[in-house]
Amino acid sequence: MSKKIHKRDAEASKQLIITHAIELFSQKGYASASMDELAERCGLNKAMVFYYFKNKKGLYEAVMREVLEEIQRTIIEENKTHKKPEAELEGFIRTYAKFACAHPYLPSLLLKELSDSGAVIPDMLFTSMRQLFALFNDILKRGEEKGCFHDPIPMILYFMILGTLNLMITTKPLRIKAAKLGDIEIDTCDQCDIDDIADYVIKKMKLMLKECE
Amino acid sequence: MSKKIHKRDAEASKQLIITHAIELFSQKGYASASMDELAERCGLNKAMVFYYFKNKKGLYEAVMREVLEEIQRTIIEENKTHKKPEAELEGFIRTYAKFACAHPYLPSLLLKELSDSGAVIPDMLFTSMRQLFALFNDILKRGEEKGCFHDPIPMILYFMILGTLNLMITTKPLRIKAAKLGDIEIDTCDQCDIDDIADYVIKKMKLMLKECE
Amino acid sequence: MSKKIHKRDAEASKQLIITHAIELFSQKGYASASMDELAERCGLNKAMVFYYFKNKKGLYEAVMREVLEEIQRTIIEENKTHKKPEAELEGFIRTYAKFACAHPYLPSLLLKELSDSGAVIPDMLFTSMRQLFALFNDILKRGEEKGCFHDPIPMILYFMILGTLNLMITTKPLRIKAAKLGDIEIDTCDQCDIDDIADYVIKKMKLMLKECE
Amino acid sequence: MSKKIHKRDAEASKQLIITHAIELFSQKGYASASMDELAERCGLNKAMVFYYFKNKKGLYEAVMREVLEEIQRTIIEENKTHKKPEAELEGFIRTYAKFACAHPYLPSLLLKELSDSGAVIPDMLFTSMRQLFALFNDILKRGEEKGCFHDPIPMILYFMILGTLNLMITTKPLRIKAAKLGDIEIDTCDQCDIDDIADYVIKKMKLMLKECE
DNA sequence: CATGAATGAGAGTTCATTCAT
DNA sequence: AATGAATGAACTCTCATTCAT
Repeated sequence: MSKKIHKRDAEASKQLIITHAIELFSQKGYASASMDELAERCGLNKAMVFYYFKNKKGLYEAVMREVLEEIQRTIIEENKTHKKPEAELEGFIRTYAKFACAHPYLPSLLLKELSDSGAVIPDMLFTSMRQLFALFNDILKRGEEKGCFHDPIPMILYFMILGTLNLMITTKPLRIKAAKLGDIEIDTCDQCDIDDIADYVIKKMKLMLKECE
Repeated sequence: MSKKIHKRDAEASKQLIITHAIELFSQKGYASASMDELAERCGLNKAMVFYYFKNKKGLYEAVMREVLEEIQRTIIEENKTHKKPEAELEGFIRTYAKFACAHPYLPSLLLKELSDSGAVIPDMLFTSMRQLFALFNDILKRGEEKGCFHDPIPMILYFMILGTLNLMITTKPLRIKAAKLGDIEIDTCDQCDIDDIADYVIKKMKLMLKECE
Repeated sequence: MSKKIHKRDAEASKQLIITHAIELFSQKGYASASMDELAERCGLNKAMVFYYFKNKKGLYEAVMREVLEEIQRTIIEENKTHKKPEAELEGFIRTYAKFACAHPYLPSLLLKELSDSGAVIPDMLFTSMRQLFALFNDILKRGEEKGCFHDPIPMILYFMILGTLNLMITTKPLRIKAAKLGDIEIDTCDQCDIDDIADYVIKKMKLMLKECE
Repeated sequence: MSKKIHKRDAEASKQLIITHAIELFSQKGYASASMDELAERCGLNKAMVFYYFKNKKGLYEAVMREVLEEIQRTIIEENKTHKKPEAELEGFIRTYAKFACAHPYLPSLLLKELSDSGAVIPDMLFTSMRQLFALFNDILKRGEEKGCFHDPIPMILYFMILGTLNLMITTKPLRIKAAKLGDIEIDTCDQCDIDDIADYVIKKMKLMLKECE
């Protein structure tokens, strides 16, 4: 009698689980995300989660892999054509900003993992972050060689960009709420959209790397 | 008879609990921190935690209040004497950096809370962060009025500083590990101490705020 | 209202759990015994089992320790006074038989563990069995030295006695059922009580050890 | 297309399953044996097991039937020719010993079932054991009538033999381990092979049945 | 103030079994 | 005959929280 029978499409089910898991993990964090709730959100049996993924950690890894690989792919893809380091740097920032805004789970997942040096998925986070950073590092190095970037410490600048963009995205609700409280003096940028923010970061980044000391 | 009776000093016990709770929450995150382990670390009975604090969330709030108030107090305290906005800004950054490095739970706790707009303690995080930000905001405003800071968006710059410093602290283990792997080309700043980082951030901050466009 | 509030007597609760656990494990075997059912039988909360015992295996070990130590103690206690090896041997058999009959979980638990060389509790079964066997071994050795026992292989004789007694106890229901089916020719000893069986084993044991080859 | 289709030979698949099931059940016991692992060991789909056997219990029954029938067949087969009860008895023991040693799952499965009067397969164990016992019973009766066996209680002697042989086989690992620990005084028969044991049991059995009281 | 016993809800995970193809 | 997807019930174990002393 009207049992919710499911699609019997492995790939679809797996993707369904990952999709909801991304959302759930980013909302609640690893520890607070419950497999029960995940299954319910997916509309399928809890055991299916374990059928497709070894265990909770395995699922989380799959989720992070998906997310991290996608942002990396996107950045590489969208910045193939740039010739000049300035344009490359600008591309990097803008692409990351756009992606993170379109997939707001990314900043949340990333900050959580980074905030304890990858407690849950040390190795993968590690590898993935390294690749993304290597990309950024290259841009700066090339710029330095060409003489257009000065005094860069790539590691710090990298976290400066990621930190700014990620925090501006994850704190958006907080900032909107603060704005509503009406303290006229304080501008929490609650109306800024991500492009404005990216523009500002890019502008400031260029200042930082200019030769003027 | 002669049961192992503890201190009978309410304030001391309460502080003992908070101290260990700060450590525990920052190590494991809110959800994974267990009250059992906390009691054990404190060397006192589990029920006492609930005697002093309504519940887990209440304890966490107390923890965060303590932490946030302390950093705020420290910053105000250490930067009373500065006259010039530049010095104030530099003081803000340097004090935060030093404090965060001395109390490495701060970055971890803060990033976690900020990464989901204060899921656990919305109101308090909110209030507290606002006060700290107001401080920063004032510095920039004053600098702008005096003509020494140009084109500041305080909200963004605020998260730029906090993001950079916090992430550089929480990712230190990750960066050391990466360095050990020996890819010569990539410098993960694994040896930088927090003062070097603060210096660099200050230097770049000044460049960002200089009039030179 | 009328919540089943419990006794708050640790020792009593612990013993209650062990008592029911002995019964449950011997009825269902380790794997099929459920902690849910155990708690229910004890009339207390499932979590209490884990409060008193680390985990299922820990409980099982406690159970086996209790059981094995008791039989050992009983045998030593009841056979202190015997002087002659024949009497000692007879005492060993009779005591074991009586005990096993009074605590019918013993044969069941023992046979199960022995049937896979102590899969669950290798070390403890091992130690405990060794001590009991050492006792038996001594009796035979002394008898041999005194010239009243001939050609003993203690290990085999040990399992001969334990095997016979244990199996006669655990198969009692089976044998009764078989008897009821009325095949007149076959006597399943369904009416024998344990003393008859012990007597018979003792008599035959003496024949085996007599010098008459 | 070209899905990995298996043999399509019902009888072969069925036998394959039984063979692996015998091994699995004897290694892990009924409750701990998982149908997942069974299917994997067989290299075929889990659903096939349920296609061929109604359910887990049904499979177990098939396994036990196979095993019990085989030992019975073997014993009848190998002892057709004996004329004298002594030779028959000797044949029974030796055949059982050899078989049990060659198929070490038998003692394990048998002891487990007997240790709770056939909790899983009451009826079948029952029937099967009765037939084997009837065989043994006949031998003794004939011997008694011919005056060469004295004072037999077949049921007890039956379990004496089965108990001794089965336990000596299942405890072999335990006894080897004990021997390695080097308590010189205690001989655990770790080196005895099954023929030595059978010889000893036969010798002692004859003593037991001799007229000499 | 302090303790240890007790609890209920829920966590992740496994498993025998069935269904659709 | 054979497969892999799907299910529901059970299982061990943990946790925040409360109660009686």
